[in-house]
Amino acid sequence: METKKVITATDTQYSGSLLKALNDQRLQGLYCDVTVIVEERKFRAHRNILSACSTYFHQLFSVAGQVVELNFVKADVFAEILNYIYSAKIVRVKYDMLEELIKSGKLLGVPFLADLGIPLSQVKSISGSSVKEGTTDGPPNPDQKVPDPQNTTADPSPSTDKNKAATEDEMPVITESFTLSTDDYKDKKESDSKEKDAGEDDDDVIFCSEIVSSKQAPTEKKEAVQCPAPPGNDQVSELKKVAPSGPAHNALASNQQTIKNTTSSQKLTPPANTNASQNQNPPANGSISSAQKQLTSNTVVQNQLSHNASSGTAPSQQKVLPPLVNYNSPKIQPKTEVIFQGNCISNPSPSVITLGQHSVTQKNISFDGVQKKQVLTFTQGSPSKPGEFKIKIADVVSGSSKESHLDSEPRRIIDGKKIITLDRASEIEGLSTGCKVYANIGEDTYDIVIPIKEDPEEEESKLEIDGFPNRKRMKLKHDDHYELIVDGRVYYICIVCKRSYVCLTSLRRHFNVHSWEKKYPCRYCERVFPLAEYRTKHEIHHTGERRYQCLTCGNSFINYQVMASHIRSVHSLDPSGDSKLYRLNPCKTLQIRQYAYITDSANNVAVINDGGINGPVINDGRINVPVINDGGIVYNIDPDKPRQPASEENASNSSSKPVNWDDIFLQQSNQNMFKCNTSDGGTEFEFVIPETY
DNA sequence: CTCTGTCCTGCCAACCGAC
DNA sequence: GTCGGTTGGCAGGACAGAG
Repeated sequence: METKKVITATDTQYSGSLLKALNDQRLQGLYCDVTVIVEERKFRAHRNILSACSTYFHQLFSVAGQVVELNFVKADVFAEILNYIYSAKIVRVKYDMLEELIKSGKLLGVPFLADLGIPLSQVKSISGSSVKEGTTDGPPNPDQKVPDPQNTTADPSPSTDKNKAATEDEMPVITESFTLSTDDYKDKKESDSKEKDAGEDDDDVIFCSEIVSSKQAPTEKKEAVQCPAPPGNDQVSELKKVAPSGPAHNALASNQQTIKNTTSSQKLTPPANTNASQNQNPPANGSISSAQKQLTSNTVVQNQLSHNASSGTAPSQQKVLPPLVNYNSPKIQPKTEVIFQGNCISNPSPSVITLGQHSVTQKNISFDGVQKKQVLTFTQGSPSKPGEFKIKIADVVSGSSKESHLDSEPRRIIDGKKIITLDRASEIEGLSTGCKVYANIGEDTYDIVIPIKEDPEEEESKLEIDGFPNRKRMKLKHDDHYELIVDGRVYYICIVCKRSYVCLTSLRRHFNVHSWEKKYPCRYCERVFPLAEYRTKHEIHHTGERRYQCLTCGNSFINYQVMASHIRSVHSLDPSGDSKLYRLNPCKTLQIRQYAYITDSANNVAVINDGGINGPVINDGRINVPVINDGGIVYNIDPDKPRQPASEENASNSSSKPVNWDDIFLQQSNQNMFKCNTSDGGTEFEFVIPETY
């Protein structure tokens, strides 16, 4: 009988070369399927590698999309961690970084890094030399075992035993959300030559912050749902008390009880500021972030929401600020605005991930006036109350990850749209900016319509050609919002600040506040406004023109508010009543668009205007279109005069007779209403008190 | 509390480009 | 000329800060 020879060969170089190849791919951006954002730096990596080396990532990627943001790790530290993960080496790490490295290693569940403390101290006693391979005099950690670097290197899989020690005290948790902007990333990207940056606009984004340690805030820890714990971690049992639905739900549950600072637009923080705010609460200093401070029980959450809703507290006002303004000035107020946890404005086609796990029924969905600046929220079932908001869409990530979460759900593709029906609100784990959510198609059933892109990359590259990445947000349909349909009514949700709008045009106009795609500079000073109307109103303060005239006493006022206040206080009348108590005169001092609105029977107003700085084109010498207002005044419009842009008209007319202060106020001081004067070929106005007055 | 300034958002007319 | 999308002015409510 012939003996078969069995050969066993071990490629001792394999693991090293494999790791090197993976690292090369990472550095080249090849096959990277995740982007980790740390302090605005973007680190491209491979999910498999990270999840194999880090219990934290292992857990996180069960729910996260293509982009995750860590705010409990410093960028340079994370760079080293990443280098270690891909090389099994820590090379030339600065001494002062070591503590952070160890701490971050604990948080991320990287055993080797977490356990660096002990061997380093031991080594130090011998040589005190290089940091490499654990040479440091960092603080010894008696809780940590001496790691076996060989094992750690050879087997990057998370060691639950070691992680237990490493993560027992502190583990990151997906809690806070921050706004990201790819545009700002871009700036950072240019300065970041070390890490490959691939412009991940389509990435999913999940925002992560550190959990409150038991030592720091025992109360918070007790009530807060803990972070996604590594397999085998002791915390799992605790987690399961709240989120028994597996690892994904651990993260979901952790978010469930997280309360955000719902500070209206201030909730939206440009990346630089976001970063700053995050860094202001590093784990090392033991401070508790705003999010952490708000880690309380659901009861508290609900109470707060209810309170805010009932008190009708409006969001903080977003001041008109020039570009580069610090949005992050903390102007924190409680508000009824709904809590969409997490933002993603970075991608042209981001989706939403719902980290909150909520049992929502359509009965709980209610909408009050959008004027209250209330946004919609999914919350756990609670009785409907006026002003209380129910729908909570928790986080925003891209559609790709979303799809993975929804694979098991029935779907149908119609006309380039994918429709997914979910049985529970808790399953709404992804929404893209183009999504339509039909919140109440049935009891506990939700339809999500997701537009399918033909070639997002091509689309994006095309949009970036012009070198104005800001523009793409406005160019792409739905990129600035998603839609929520409740009872057949469509609400447009700003993807950035989550305000809801009934009118899409209102949202578009509002969105410029975030994007600053257009800027409206004052022609009299240096101020810049995100809305044309704001600028106009501001400029009127420069000119001092008083267009609002009280019909009772003839006094003129600079704006509606002053005028209305006057009518209420002086005349004890309601200016918003059925009978018009004031008139709005055409603007003479600014090149603003004017309505040629012909009289309105309810208004007592006959403002006839051709636009432009010279105001209405009314020619009483050439009567062509007589218009009579309720006040009995007859105005005439010259239809032969071609309508032209205000600027042109202004250029021709203002040169002959520029408007000056006397022109403006001499007439008004006489408390006149308009009448026409076409002497010297120009158009001039006087105020004429209506006969009825 | 009042006044003033500012913000917000639904509404709608004017504008503008495509066809 | 029509149509659809965009722009921006207006109304009126609301809030914040000063006095």
